[in-house]
Amino acid sequence: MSRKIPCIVLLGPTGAGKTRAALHLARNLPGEVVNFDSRQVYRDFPLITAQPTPEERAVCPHWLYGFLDTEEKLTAGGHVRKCHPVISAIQARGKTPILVGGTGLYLKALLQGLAEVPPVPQEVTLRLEQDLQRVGLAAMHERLQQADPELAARIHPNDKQRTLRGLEVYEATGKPLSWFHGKQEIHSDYHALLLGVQAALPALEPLLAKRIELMLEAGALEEARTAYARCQDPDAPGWTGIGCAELLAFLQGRLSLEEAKALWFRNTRAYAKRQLTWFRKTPDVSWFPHDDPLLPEKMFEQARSFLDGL
RNA sequence: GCCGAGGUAGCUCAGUCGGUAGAGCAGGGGACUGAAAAUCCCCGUGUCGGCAGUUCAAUUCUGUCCCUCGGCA
Repeated sequence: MSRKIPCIVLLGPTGAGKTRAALHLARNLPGEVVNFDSRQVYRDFPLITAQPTPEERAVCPHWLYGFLDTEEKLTAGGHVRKCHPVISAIQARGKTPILVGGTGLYLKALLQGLAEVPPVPQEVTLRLEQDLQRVGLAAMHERLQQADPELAARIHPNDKQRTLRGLEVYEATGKPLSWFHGKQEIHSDYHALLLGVQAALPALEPLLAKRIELMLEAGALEEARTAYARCQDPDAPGWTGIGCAELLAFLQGRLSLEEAKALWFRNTRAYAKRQLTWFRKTPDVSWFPHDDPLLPEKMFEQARSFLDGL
């Protein structure tokens, strides 16, 4: 019907069991797994970010896991650019790409594309950060109102991140970010079947708490120590992940282990909640209850008929 | 036992020169186009420790009791 690449997407909140289902699909379709999680890309935190284990990775090729240094930053656009060749290559090998992850923006960017905004030079970003320190966020938002009224109307004056993003695009290109958004054509290189692992927050809680204990037993603290030996900057992108930040605070004596664990749990839980909010409005997802023991088989069945029907 | 400081939202605390109270965090809901495990928005009735007294009116002043934390014994 089209030249779009067929692929299976596995989405859902953290800790709901996406990996298990992904491996079943990979074995039987057969397929290869591609990550769309913004944190599982960090090399120094395989355990804390819950990347697939070496045993799990042995089942089939896994892509875009654990390749980034702690100091490095990945962006939605950067991730999409890395994904395209990986997915094409999987198709060329006659396998089915299985996209697995929890970062809603990355998935959206992958499936719908992003506006084609030229890269912003770092000095522009740095200068705006300095301006912010000098004049305050309210003044920066007013500046955005001049530069890009349409965008400013959509961005809350307290939203530092989006206000600065709007300004940096304007400063770097001379055009409003909303202009780039407006001229973007929504198109997709992929024909995707979206399979969601569904889990309500109360059901997820005990699983998330348990997972933290398991991570610590498996050596999460040692992982953090080793990472700390390589990178001491607590503001480095890799350290800002949930679990990483709390363990770092413990290693630096800012929190007791009990406090760190409690905070780690709360942050994980809040994150899962945000994921649920995001994925809830994602269209065309087939949802499967996370506690169904036959979840992998049922997902496989649906994936099979999706692929056969093309 | 004595002296001091406290007992206010699930937690940490602010406040009311007497007119029944509000922040942060937690929690709930939501947004989301290159930092997204990020960033941000909306949602606050709680015997203001108990009892008594003064007062038109007490969470606020007074007395007393209970509890917590320091210090001295």
